[in-house]
Amino acid sequence: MSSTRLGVPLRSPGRARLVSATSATSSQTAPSSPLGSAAPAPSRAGSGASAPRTLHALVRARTPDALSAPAGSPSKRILAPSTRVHVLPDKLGQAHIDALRQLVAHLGALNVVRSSHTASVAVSLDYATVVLSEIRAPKRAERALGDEAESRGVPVLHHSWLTACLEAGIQVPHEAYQIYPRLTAPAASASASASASASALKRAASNEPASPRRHPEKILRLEESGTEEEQEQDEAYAALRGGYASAEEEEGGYGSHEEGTLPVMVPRGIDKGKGRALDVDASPSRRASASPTPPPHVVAYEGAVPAWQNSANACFRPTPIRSMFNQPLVDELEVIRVSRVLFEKNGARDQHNSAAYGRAISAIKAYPHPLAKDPKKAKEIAGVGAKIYKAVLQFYELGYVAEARAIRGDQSHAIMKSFLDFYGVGPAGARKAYQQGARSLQDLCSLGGSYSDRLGREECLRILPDLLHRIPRRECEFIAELIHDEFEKIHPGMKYTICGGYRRGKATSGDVDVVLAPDPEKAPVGDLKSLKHQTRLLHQVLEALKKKAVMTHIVSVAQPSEYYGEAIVPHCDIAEIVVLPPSLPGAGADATKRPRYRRVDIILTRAEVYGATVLGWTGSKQFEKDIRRQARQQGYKFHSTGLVRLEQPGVTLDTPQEQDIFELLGVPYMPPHLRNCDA
DNA sequence: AGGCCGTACTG
DNA sequence: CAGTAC
DNA sequence: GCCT
Repeated sequence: MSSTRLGVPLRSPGRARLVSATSATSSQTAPSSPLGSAAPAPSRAGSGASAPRTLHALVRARTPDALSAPAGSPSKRILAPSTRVHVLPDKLGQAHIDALRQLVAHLGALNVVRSSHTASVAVSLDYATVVLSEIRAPKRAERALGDEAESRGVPVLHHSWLTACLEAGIQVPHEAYQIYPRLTAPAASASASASASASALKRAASNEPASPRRHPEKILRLEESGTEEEQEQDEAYAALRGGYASAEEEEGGYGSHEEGTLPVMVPRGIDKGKGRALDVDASPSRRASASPTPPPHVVAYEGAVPAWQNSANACFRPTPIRSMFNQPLVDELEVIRVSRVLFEKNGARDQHNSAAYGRAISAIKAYPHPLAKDPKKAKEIAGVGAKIYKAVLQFYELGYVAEARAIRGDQSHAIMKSFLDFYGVGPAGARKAYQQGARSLQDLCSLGGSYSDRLGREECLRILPDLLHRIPRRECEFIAELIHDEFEKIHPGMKYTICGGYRRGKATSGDVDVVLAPDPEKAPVGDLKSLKHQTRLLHQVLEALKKKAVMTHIVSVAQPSEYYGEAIVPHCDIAEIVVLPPSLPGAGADATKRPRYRRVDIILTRAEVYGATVLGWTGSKQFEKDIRRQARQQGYKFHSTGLVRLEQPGVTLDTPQEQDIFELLGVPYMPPHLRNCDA
């Protein structure tokens, strides 16, 4: 079973706390280290805004290498917050060491320092991502590091790497500064990296993935989608429904051409025939009878597609599942974004840093030309500023972004990232668990992470690995029908739409989002009399699902407020549950394969706001953020239970269809398949 | 210089 | 209130 | 980090 992947062999947790990391930022609070316990911040020389200048003076005065800081000294971070630097004291005076450490902090990285005399260098190396030294001879560096150095794979760089980063305004590759391990290619001096990166460059230009096949990110992760297993299961559901071709690769892009109206490939599998071409929602259900093998879910979209525009708002730009032109770059920047998420602290300005990457990534993803042809064009894209522009240039120059490459080589990052995939674990939880020594799901559950408090460790280990598996479209449909059927039994005349990634056309989904409401067309009389009725209906359905052993867990049932001031506003009832779908009749003999636990969100809403709810639950995240920003700008507040004018917050506008909201907000209708604005 | 989606639950 | 989810 |  795939969960074994989680049992990654890792060193025994434990000695972590020997090391303390300190960090001082150019101003304000010294963030506590994500790894190791926070040490008291060192006395900051020159507090407040004058810090950088003081630093430069300091460094210039005490460093042999001249520090020719460009006129505009960088106020933003240059090294990733995930960069952890250990300065080798050998041959460096204390003053010089201090200056280097200050520079490290100024650039936004962490210093790793030994907390006691007894701690060995090797312990520090465990936490450092780079070691800096004045030493230039590999042999000497090796001696200084000790035996374990090699196994750790932490490179020793000459400290001029730091100033090089400062000058470039972006993290630069290690190669030209690397002393140990000695690079096989004659790359010891500045001009070297060019030849080494030739092949990488070719990759970038040809839009191939920039990351080496076996980067550590994969250690704890399951495949993105379309594992053989899942494809197979997809087939099983297809068989159940009367024979489908196998799911396409995730896709949905522009055809090959310029902006304008684009013949877009979009998923189908959802068009039940009642309603207009644009109305792609609704029940996939009764289609199994359409006998001659129905086509795969990707078909030509017939409606008009908004033209690309250089907007800072993702909701104005058509964004397919994968960029046809710049996906490798998108993937590269996403690595950086995730690392920023992992290191963001609430309250600090960090949280907006990852968001900025998210917007830039989204903008690049939607950009309808290959940047490889002309990287300079990137600076004209709204959402791409000075810093990310530099990263783009670096990507096409070298074939990778130095910071992203460094992050990929960082085990701790890979592990913490994998923790984020578990329900209830966010950045803080992932950091904390890692810091406490957790390296696997088992560790995480033992420490009380994810929902192990509620479920208990064993139960967690039984359920959570299943939830990592993505859900094929057929099974999404199967589960949604199951749920819809229960609603019909209690309250006939309900319509539903499977939202989330499914509706955006993805081949597989992380969970199933089912939005339901009474359908006025089917059963005008069957409308829910009051909000109380609505809530009761949901609970009745949950009860029924539990009785049938389809639902195994209730993660939470939201009880949204009914009042806004004095006004009663419509609300959604939301149930987050875990289901274990019955094994498929169609999959018959193949009963060896047990079904998997699946996360399902049931959203019960009302016909008057059905459009808002469906829009709100279709995503992507970036699309949601940006359509809300747009709403604000237009004097509205939008959320999934409705659209209201800021002046009359008590009055929810009728938005039975998604189109209603687009119109009111002045946004061209974007078909769901072009709302894939996240990397 | 100020803002960055909006709401709800858990501990 | 911090953290997390959707 | 980027936009207004």
